[in-house]
Amino acid sequence: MGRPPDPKRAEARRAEVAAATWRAIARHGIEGASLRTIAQEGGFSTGTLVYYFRNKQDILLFAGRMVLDGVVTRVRQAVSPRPSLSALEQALLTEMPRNEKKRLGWTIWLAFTAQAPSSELFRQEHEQRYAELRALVCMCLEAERTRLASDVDIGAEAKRILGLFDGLGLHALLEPGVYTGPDQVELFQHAMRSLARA
Amino acid sequence: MGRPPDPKRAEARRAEVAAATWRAIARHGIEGASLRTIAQEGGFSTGTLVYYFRNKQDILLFAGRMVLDGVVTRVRQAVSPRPSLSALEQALLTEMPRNEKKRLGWTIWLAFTAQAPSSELFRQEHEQRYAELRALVCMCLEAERTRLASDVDIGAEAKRILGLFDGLGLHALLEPGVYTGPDQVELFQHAMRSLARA
DNA sequence: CTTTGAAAATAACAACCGTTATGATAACGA
DNA sequence: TCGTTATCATAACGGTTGTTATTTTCAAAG
Repeated sequence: MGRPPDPKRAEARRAEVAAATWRAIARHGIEGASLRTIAQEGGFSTGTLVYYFRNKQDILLFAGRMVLDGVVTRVRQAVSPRPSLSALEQALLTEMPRNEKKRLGWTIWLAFTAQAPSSELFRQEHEQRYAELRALVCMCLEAERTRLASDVDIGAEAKRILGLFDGLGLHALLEPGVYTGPDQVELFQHAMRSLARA
Repeated sequence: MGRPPDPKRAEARRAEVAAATWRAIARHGIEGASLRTIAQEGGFSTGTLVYYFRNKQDILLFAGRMVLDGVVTRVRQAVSPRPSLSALEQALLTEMPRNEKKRLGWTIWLAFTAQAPSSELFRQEHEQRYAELRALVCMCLEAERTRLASDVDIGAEAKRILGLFDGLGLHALLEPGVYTGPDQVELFQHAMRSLARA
């Protein structure tokens, strides 16, 4: 008889909680992101949090998963229909921290990445998402194998590309004055092309 | 008349505290590194901690500073007497997480790096140390300018090298199975040489 | 040996943590 | 309208946190 559950609304509410978690982490750091600060950031009470999540770790895991999930999904959609190095370059450049929205994403990414060494759950999450990313990069390299040197190691090249991507993104996040938006584009494009020629 | 202070011993004690802090962070993550767990890890009481440091943040800042300080110092000593790309390559390879000691260092580095976006103190610390690192890399590139293409942008090349270094090191830390020790050497050396040729 | 102050341990503090329990509200079916 | 139940706010719980105060230990100077 009573009021029926609304799965649609529940999912949207969980996303709101995740967004509030991101803002709380960005403002206070991950160790300052308590249930109370998250709730305050989202404008709801701690009761709402524990109603949609079993405990705090579930909240963090969900919020962290959404970030990397978004990156992988967007890159896949940009690259999957017609894999190419230029499409990959464009997709990764779009993900770099060149505006406030992406900077927030990288801040969250960094906070969760730092949890990986001491949390098996976060480590596995990282491992899975980056396996997907590497596969996407490899797909783009395979598609242009004819344009590459014959002895190129595609797996290794993919690791170098993602290493440079994360490294430059990290430095750009922490020193936006030294790594301006145009700088990031130039740095990454130049490296991608010198790799492709190798 | 009483017992005189011993600055030497005080400095050594602070280093012990820093080492205990590293182990506590490696074991419990940075949010699990409380004054009590740090003290337990080092075998002393919280009283010792607050005797040598004003508060917890000072402990973390000191412990974090020592890690990056060590890296910069070692790279400088390896590269400064006779700057070259091969010396730089060797120095950076030595710092990669290819053994447990270096893996611990990278874990601490990651924990502190993740604090930078929400802590101005840690952000400044990062900025200063990486400015020094970039200067060292630039020095090595300058020393071999004749062997490089004439239109090469040394500042940009330094940023790419350090980006690749941190990115590969980070991934190797989190996925040691995918990035084995020999893999790291091959990945980094290959990239260094393709950059030099550019 | 006594005295003195550095070094360190212990104890106490309020504030905050994650979790759980409890109450209030409101939307829906009957 | 009434009863039921999803949703959410509030309050309380034991435990832990960083900090401060107090006490103990102990090496060396007098």
